[in-house]
Amino acid sequence: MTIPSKREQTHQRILDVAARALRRSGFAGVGVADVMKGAGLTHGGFYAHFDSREALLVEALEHGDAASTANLERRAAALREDGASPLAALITAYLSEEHLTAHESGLGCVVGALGSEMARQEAPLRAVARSRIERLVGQVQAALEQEGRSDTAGQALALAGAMVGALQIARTFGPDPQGSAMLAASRQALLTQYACQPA
Amino acid sequence: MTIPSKREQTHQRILDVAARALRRSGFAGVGVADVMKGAGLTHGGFYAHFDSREALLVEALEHGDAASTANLERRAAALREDGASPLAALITAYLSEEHLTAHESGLGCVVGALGSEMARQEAPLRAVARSRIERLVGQVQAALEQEGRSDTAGQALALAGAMVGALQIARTFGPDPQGSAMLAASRQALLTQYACQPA
DNA sequence: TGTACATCAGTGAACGCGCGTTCACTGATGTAC
DNA sequence: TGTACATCAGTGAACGCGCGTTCACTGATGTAC
Repeated sequence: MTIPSKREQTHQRILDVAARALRRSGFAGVGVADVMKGAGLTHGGFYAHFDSREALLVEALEHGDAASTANLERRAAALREDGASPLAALITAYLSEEHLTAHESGLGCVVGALGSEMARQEAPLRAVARSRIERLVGQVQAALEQEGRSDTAGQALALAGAMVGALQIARTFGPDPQGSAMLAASRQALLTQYACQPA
Repeated sequence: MTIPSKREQTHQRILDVAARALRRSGFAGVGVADVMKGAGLTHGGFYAHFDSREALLVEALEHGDAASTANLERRAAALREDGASPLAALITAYLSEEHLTAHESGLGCVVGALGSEMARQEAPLRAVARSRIERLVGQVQAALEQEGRSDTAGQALALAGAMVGALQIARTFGPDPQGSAMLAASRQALLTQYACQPA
């Protein structure tokens, strides 16, 4: 692990800010000047780090996905330690109260935060979006297989979609009390449906 | 049914254009000048019809939802005539090839098209968004009840979310061939899960 | 160790452009007498 | 029926503003001798 140069540290700081803005405010909500200001810099230096705003979005999407995946896995691991099955832990972690409000702080799953906007992006950005979706579906599929299921590909896709849709719907209703209740209802329904014991 | 005045006809024409732009390009993709041009008018006259761009978005969201709901119901009715159960018809219609590509022409479900953007809107727009989600969930719940199910509220919410998420994911992969295959896989998984015979 | 110079990361003013919004005006439609 | 006037829907130029992008410059860091 080499020591990152000052330039690399700055680059990462810009990405952190952009990845959060992206998940909080969507693609249109990421402004070059705002992001640079958030990283403690002036906007002029931006193009020493990225070819264009579009290039920033590509990197920020990958960066944000890595960060939120780590978050989700951390929560799921904690639930497994409390005795939840891998699948129940994943569903419970994804449809948790914390994840419901995570979009306000710019944390949380990129697919949940940007799902309906992804189809509208230019080719390079959509390519990254596709890989991020595949990663999420893969995570769900792994959990299904650990449950000893067969024919998991279609199920994983459907369940990943269900989690994403449920999160978006609950977020539209805000945290209290309607959104929370809807999130809990969706979570319960999915847990029952996929025959896991609730965590 | 009274004859609409010229002004009312123009108003509806603007709404038609705006509702399609909204579903094709998202909230940020609806521009006052573009919409007016699409309706065969110049942008100056816009404020004789709407107080602001925001007010247009509110009306366009309702207008688009009414239009796409009618479309969906038409497709579902056709499937029911071919022998599908109400629930199978709804799932099959929502996750149809036509709906997959409907966002390009600006037709299709507003929740699928705007799901991840809804939580970011201002209060008046979110209020409409919530009512549009409730309508979709209600439609799913009605189909579940016609299937003779009990405890349908949570199931309806989860299934509505699953349909929305599946559509968004498939759209990110485009129509051919990946998106189509993913849509079919999700559809099959949901039909199996909810114990309907495929239509 | 000290000096001279090159490299580098970041600054801040300026640009062109498109957006939402305003407003004085026009031409057509409808009404009063 | 015809004329005078008010109302109405839409026009098009102009505005202020924020955006992405460019660029000449600055101050700090590192290297050569």
